[in-house]
Amino acid sequence: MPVRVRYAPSPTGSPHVGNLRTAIYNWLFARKEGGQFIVRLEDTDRTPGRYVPEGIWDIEESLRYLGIVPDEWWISGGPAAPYVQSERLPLYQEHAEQLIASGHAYRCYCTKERLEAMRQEQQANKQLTGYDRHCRNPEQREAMRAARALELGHEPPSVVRLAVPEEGTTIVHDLIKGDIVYDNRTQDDQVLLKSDGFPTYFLAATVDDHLMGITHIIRGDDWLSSAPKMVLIYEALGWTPPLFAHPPLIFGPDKKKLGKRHGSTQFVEFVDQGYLPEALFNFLVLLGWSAGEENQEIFSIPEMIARFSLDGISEHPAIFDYEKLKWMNGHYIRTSPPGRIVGLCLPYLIKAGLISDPPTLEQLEYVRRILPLEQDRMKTLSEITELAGFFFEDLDYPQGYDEKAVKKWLGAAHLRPMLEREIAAYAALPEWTAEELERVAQEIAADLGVKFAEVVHPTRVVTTGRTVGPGLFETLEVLGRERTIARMRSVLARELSTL
RNA sequence: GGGGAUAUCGUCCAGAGGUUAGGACGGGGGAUUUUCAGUCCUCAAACCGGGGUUCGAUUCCCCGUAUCCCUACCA
Repeated sequence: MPVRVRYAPSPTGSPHVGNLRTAIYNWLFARKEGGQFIVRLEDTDRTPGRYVPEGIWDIEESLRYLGIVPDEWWISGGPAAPYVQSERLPLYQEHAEQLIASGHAYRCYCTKERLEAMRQEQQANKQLTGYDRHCRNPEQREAMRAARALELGHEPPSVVRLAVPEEGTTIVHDLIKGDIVYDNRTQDDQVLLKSDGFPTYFLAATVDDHLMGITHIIRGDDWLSSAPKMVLIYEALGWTPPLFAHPPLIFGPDKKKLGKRHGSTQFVEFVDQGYLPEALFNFLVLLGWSAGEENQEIFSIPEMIARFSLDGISEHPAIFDYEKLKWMNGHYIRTSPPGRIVGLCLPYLIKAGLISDPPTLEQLEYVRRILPLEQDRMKTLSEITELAGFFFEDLDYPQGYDEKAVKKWLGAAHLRPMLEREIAAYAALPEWTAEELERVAQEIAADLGVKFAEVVHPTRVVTTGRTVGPGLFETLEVLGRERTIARMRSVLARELSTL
């Protein structure tokens, strides 16, 4: 039987990195096994605020960014269409009826108030919380229905609940955690169909997974507890349950489920910050999975597909390590062709107002020349504005100069003669190349009787406004004669007036 | 309260019934040098506790502890 797996996000917001990791695991498994990867939208929660249409777009964008193309989903359609649960309502209702008919489910007329009161009392008495199965008894149910009908003057709303067997056990076969045995007495009579006619997760996912021919359910560990309920529904419907795999959750640095308070958790935020798809993909896969004995960490997608297996997934939660992600992103930036990084950096430069939108050919050429100098230094694409800003900004001493840098290097006694010589020599330099610039600087250092570093450092501050950056002479070569000399003059002019 | 899962460096992962317990990120030191980054070399850093099983357990079993997840007409 061919493997069919699914990623089933809910549009309750923008997808979380943990969800995308699950999607990646599903996709890798499908590719590895030569099966199909299906994406299904679980939009059965109509509670105000929990249905976020823009979330759907983010789901599509995130998958696209990672290079994951589903074999079947609402965009492509497919043999099991529709792939959106709100368009499959009759299917769930039909199966709910079937479960009622076979005695595996029953209607419940209990009010929210009664349920709430019941829960309060259970908690107060430190009893086990859960539905007391009032309506499971036909007489009690009919009495409840009649009373409610009288009160409302019409047929009362009801939900459909699963009639969990009163004894026995349910086994969940999990490929990561092994077989897990649940005592049916610990299982609640879960609501399957809500009073608004929409199914709950348990019913919808079960019906869809079966109808869509899903063979392996790979989803976050927070779903583990619901697995026995799904197995019970499968059995009640006379179906064979699929295999499960529950990768552990991703935690924040405080070892709590990764959430808002931990900073960026939504996938699109990482995209905005300038993380490359391959870095995100590689990092997320490694967060909870390893290829075993080989100590490789950087994998291409084909390599990951070739090595992937569910039993390589670890059994305990992983803390999201932002530092390691940054390192990995830096690695992928460094090993990318410069031209690619140029293209990816443009939006950030435009947004920062450093170049026009659209950029001129001249600006493009300038960026193309700057990039090789900064590529090794970038951890995220968004850092380009910080790193290379001085190439674009108008530096006019002391405007745009880092105060500490000025204090550290522009107080030297030889500053003025040095600048005068540099301006003279550079203005007359026939070839504006890093080699020539350096040669001249060496000569000036010798001439002034100072160490080469005592020329380099002040010159860097004068021309870039800062103490750190790429090699000085490469920087000046790209910066150009005009900007270089203008910046030197601005310092010289100001320095003269202050002295 | 109930149910479930998990437990190796600070973090992410390896590992084997007997190992100097390995790699990566991060951290320390060094080299390169013109700062930063990068690169290279190098150092420090861990088997939750208690019982078993065994000649020998960090590894297998049990208990404890801790942590997390679930315990909705949310997914």
